[in-house]
Amino acid sequence: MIDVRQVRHDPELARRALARRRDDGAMAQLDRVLELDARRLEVLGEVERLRAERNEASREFGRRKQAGEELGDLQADLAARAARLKDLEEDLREFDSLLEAHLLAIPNFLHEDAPEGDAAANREVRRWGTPRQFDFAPRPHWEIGAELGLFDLPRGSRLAGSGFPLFTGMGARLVRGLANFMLDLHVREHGYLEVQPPYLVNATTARGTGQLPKFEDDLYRVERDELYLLPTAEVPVTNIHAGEILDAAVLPIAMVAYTPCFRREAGSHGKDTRGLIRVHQFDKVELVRICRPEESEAEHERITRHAEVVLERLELPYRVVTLAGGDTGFASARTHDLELWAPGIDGWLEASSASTFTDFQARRAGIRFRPEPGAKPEFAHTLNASGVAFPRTIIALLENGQQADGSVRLPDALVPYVGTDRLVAST
RNA sequence: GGACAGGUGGGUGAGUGGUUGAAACCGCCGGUCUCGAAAACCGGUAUACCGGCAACGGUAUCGAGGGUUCGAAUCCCUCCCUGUCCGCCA
Repeated sequence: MIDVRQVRHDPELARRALARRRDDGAMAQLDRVLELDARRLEVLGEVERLRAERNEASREFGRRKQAGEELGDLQADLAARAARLKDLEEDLREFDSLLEAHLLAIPNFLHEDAPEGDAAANREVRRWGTPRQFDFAPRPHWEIGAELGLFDLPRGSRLAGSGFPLFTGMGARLVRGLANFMLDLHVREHGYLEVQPPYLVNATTARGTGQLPKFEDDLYRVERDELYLLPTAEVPVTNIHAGEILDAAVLPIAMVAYTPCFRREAGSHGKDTRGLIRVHQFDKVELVRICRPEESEAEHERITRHAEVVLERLELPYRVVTLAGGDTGFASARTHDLELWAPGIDGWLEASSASTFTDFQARRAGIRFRPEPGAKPEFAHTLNASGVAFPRTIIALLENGQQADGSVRLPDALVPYVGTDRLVAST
């Protein structure tokens, strides 16, 4: 959530920050916020004045009654004032909820470093690894997976619908191995605390990280219990410290979680849906960091690197892309995507998004820290990065590791986790 | 799912309609004492919003949201959560 006082204080700054998102709707919301805020403040002033009067009069009432003095028409007079106050308080509540609703719908201010423009303006900042030269035509992962019995997409569809993959045999073993490999790396070498969060979250939690109220259509919802399936572990993990005032000494907090993710992918039907490219359920290891504001710039670089190391250990060529304003997610101030090279489909695939949210999520979720003992609490900054998402990593592993004989060579780092250096057809 | 008991400040925990934003203790910060520390003693110590350069003033907050009342931590309603027992169950 953006800071309404900052908007009030410098509307032009807010306008400029939002303009870079190429989001006309957000701009209109901002104007509405300014208007609502001004009117709310008027009503608030009046309500507080009336309440002060009432409190004073009620104290007098109590004093007189205790002293056995004459009350006269004081009670009737106060009752009339109370009715007037009640009306105004209702107005105030209305303004409060309207203002909040609009504020919740406004995206985060962009980092000045995010390129101007839409997705076409995304900026590649570095590349790692060299795409392999093939002496045969590399095949797409869905052919390799089906042939080696790693996954069975038709039967997965039968169980739940298209986009719900069924991994089988060594494919299932590969998923398990990837989970352990990534968790071990982040816990042992990068210093993260391993957590295993709930896979369903309530509306408050989903609002804390920015999925609600604007993106409800992207979530699977369990209506009966008013819960949502998590679209990413970012949601429960970032909210672990919601509503808390943290001791500065515990910062930065670094947590890693391995969870399934559920996404309705509303509006993206028919786009990049072959094989495992875009699915409704997938596994992911997620990194979350909570830090002091002055650290978030360095933390963003750090968390991005932590995700990159995963890809490097897996010997997968990738590039880092800083998203342009028009392509940056709602809650993010700046996002670095890690894109894997997939020779079978001849394209780059986003396997990780590393974002800094500045205080946007911290405001929504109420994540604060006390800079010094006795000092006023401040909002923390939050960051997260996939470290990394499984399906596209599996795509890259299969397509980059495929051999002329149809088998797939696995990177050394994975051998102890999967128990083999080569995936072959199980006859 | 049923029954009962509860949810108060960083922690423990008083408080059942009128200077209670809230006793007391612990913790924390500052001071006295000490070569230094501990102990003891003294003082301070919630959060948010509004107004103000500030000092400060006002308002709200005792799980959440409504209601009753001149006035609610205290009474009523709904919801959430925790504990105990029963039921069911991996």
